[in-house]
Amino acid sequence: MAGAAIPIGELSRRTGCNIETIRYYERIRLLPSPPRRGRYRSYGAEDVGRLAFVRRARELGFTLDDVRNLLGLAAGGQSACGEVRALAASHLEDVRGRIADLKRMERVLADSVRACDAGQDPGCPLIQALYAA
Amino acid sequence: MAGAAIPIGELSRRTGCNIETIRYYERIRLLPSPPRRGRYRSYGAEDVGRLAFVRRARELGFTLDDVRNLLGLAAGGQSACGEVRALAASHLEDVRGRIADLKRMERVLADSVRACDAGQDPGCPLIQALYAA
DNA sequence: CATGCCATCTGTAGCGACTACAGACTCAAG
DNA sequence: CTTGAGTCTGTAGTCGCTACAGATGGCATG
Repeated sequence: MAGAAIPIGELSRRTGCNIETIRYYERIRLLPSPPRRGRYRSYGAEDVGRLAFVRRARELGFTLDDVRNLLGLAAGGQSACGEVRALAASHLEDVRGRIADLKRMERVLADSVRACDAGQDPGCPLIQALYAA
Repeated sequence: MAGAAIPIGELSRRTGCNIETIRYYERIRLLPSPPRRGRYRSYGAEDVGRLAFVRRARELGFTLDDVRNLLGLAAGGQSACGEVRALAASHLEDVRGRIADLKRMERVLADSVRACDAGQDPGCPLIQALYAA
């Protein structure tokens, strides 16, 4: 019932997480230091689960600090749901803000490119847009 | 007709660009080193224009490398419009990609928060979502 | 003339989240 | 015995700033 003694390369393959990144996570204590077989790190099944969790949280745009909290809350059990919700809600706000920012950029860029294709203006429309806000 | 001998603090105020950032831009040779009055940098009107240009390009999400190119192209004249267009179009692609990424995140996060508010699930829906992709 | 204050100067180090080496070592297969 | 793959540590680089520390300059007030 002990872990399957997974080496780091295998963990990397199973989670899609770069080997260097795994070691980086260990260094900053986001992940626990696994036991060693000789000088090699030896992981178990729950390490695969935990790292996959981290990866997914990262894909949702949580910072590593958020992830650290989420890991703690996930370990804590169902009582933590409220805190998790708060974390997610605040992060959702953040994501929406960034979407709004990017959409503003998109609009200006698309307008400029379109103006450029129309080719009416004397100068380059994008350069113009940048010179006069 | 020479420049108005604008000190860096004034340039900062006029462009909304941090003083440290201005010096940083100079250090990485994004902006030219201005002449000195004694040991103080002394800017002219066209420096205000150039820095404002840089700021706007940054607000549109161009990298500093892109900005460097844009500055060159802007100085080059109308012949560069095609290249500017290409730069902008490729950057627009990038921005759209990032919007798509963020929208994926937004959807998952919003779903989780909603599931949390519904409060039907046994465990925390977000934690669940992170454990099983 | 002394004092204080503001602006400016240089140089360096920190952020977040990796990524990319260099150079050493271990181990199993052929 | 050699070869190749995997792993190890440690350090430095990326991007775009931002935040100091500590020195210096010039001006106004007492």
